[in-house]
Amino acid sequence: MQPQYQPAEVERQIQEEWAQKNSFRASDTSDKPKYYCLSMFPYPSGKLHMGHVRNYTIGDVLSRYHRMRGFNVLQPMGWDAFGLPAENAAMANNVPPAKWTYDNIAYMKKQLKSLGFAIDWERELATCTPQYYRWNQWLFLRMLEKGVAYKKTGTVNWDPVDRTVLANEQVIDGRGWRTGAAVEKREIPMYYLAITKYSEELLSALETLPGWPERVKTMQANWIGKSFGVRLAFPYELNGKPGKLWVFTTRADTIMGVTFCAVAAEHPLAAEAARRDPKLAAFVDECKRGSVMEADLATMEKKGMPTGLFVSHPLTGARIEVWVGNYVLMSYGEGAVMGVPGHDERDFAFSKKYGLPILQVIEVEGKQYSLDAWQSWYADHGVCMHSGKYDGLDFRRSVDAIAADLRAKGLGDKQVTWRLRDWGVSRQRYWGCPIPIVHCASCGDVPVPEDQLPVVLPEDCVPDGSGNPLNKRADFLNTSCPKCGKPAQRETDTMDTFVDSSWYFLRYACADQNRKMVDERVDYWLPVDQYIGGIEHAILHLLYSRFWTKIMRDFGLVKLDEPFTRLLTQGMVLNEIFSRKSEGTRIQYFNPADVELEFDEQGKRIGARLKADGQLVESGGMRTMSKSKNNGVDPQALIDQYGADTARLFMMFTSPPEDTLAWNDDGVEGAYRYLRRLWKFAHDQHGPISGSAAPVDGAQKGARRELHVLLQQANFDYERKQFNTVASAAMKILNLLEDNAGSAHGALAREGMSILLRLLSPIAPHITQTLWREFGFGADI
RNA sequence: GCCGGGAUGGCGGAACUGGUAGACGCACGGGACUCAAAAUCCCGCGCCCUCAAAGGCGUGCCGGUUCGAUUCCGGCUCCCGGCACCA
Repeated sequence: MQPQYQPAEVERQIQEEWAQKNSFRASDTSDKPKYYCLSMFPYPSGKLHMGHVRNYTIGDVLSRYHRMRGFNVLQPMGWDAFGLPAENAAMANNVPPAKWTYDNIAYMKKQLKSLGFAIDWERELATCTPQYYRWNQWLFLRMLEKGVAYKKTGTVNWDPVDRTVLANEQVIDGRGWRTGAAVEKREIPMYYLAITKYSEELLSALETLPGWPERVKTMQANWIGKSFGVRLAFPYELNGKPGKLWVFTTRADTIMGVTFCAVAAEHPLAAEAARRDPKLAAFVDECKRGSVMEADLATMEKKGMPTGLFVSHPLTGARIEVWVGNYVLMSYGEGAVMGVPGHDERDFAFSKKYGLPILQVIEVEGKQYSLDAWQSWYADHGVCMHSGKYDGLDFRRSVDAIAADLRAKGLGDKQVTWRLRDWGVSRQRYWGCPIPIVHCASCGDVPVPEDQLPVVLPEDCVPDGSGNPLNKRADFLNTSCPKCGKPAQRETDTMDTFVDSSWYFLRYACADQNRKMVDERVDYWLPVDQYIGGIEHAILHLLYSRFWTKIMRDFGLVKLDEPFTRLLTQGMVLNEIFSRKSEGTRIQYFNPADVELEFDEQGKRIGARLKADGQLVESGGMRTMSKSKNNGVDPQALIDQYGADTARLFMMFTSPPEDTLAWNDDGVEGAYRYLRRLWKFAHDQHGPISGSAAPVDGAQKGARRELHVLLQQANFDYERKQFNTVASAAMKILNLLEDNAGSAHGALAREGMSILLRLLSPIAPHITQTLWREFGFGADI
């Protein structure tokens, strides 16, 4: 045994052995209970960043912990390999996205291996390979057959200069990121998956997931957004023809307070009014500018304009003016709302701005209403007033009574609505899974027959920012109609990358299966026993995966209702963003490693400069480490200098798994010093320890008791996944052993080391495994 | 704006069910060893007043419940995640 701890040598040796023995291959049949431990697969962005190290170390700690406790563990790894960054890299470097992606995968795989994760690499998959994405296409066609997938128009961000669809990320302050042109909304045909058919089950099944964090379940429930209300109509007559303006409200009790209605710019009534009034037409056009992002829509200034059209109040028959409001969304609900300024904060502000009447129709005991300023209690449930026959009724009774009256008139009824919208999966982008449809002049949209799958994506295109390059690829585009055989064109839209990640966890169970999407091995391995990934996926990815699983269940492909039994949501690893924007160019982001900070005499930050040119850069605050903001920290330097065990130990010690972590490597030295001390202690004790177990004397009894208290605490912390305190316990144990090393007895040291090494093994596997053998403790940990 | 979460020394964090706040580690200061440095080891380390002791203050801010609050309740501030085309 070397007297000095040499992590590179220790880790190389043991990793070679793991590879040679195929130590982490998971058997599809075993007497042991199975444990499927899954970390969210990475996007191959180039290099690992600290978020990956954190995520995969947590997963590996849980995998190894369960392996030690006798489980048949599966820990797979793959690549979420389609997506926008590959196209951006392609534009920047003139390299096809495929090459960039495969190169990144090769490099990052090497990095993952150097961290010593107990991964079964035989099940590796990449979503950009036809072997994988053909099953996206196959299932999409099944969904079309069953009406789960369908086509309708949807709204996208349109860059009028580049004449291309922009992702939300590519819209900055309402402008295209490359052209700086004001973005417009556009309606284009897209394919949708009917996730709303599963709203009720997606919501109620959350109760069957006790292993999920409450906050994630709350977020999902709010996202699905079941609400009980009333759908009602304001009748009108236009050009001599009767019509009904439908709205939905959760506050039917305030119906007597309606003083206006507002419709979206895309609403038929708005279009009709715009035909008559050029000023209104201009306003409708203005509403169509800007991005489609909900955050933008919710924070922009609320503007409106009267249409000059009137509808009748469904209960009183009063004349109600119809406005166009830029805050009303066509894609949400009916594309129209009733305006109750007395009891809705947004309507109150809108009415103040445009001088519309405000009526109080709800009273709350002990509260004095005033038109001067909005008070939060105005929106509380109370008792109806100024509401004729409904006066004095509370929320529940008034809604019941009003719904009954509306029903009697055929102008409305109670209705349950959902916030959840169907999932638009079409993307006007190259680097994704082709949607398997052929457009034929005579037959329309024709699904590609199963025996012609997969529709293979050409891998040699280089996008140039002017839209999807597939549209210029004659060899891809031109085909014949599967129905009539006449010349036809392929669909060039690709699928949302969330499709790829909605079922990869099933594929790991049978990654070598080339005849079917999944086989019976899924029944053995699924559900995932422990899923680990960033909290940023709390809603979309997890909801889509749950939905996809239920689809596959209903198609008879799998037997499970829910894919993930337990979920650990890792806190984000944040780092500062530095950027510079010069006139007429897009924002440039600089890695914090390339930036020098400036301080004044008091040690206060006064600025930051790029090391390369000494010029100032702007700070954009702390954000999640990401490729697009160039604020990732490459863990390779850490691994090279200190070894994987130190990197892993530091990562686990520095913060509890679920906490947000603002990156700071100040504690790395401490983790490294600890492992060196551990090595030295083992080296010094080697002789006596491997000898006889001398009886423990009185002085050591206290130490021994303390040792077992620490062990018990650490085991408890393992169960509640507080690996930072597990690491602390391991450190305390070494302190204890060193404090008692003076006495001649090896028994305490031997017992303590055996406990310590087993405790630390999932976190720092290389050094612990090596020392375990040195001590001759028997079979490997 | 809406939904979810967070805030404890100079720093990361600990305190499990309302009961000694600051475990463990980093940084820092002092010392030992050394020609010197690195490494290692020992001591100190929330703030204020102190030579010291004693004392006072202290878990983002304001208020409440309680014998007792980092922990429970109400109201804020700031930060982080998500908002459906970043993944």
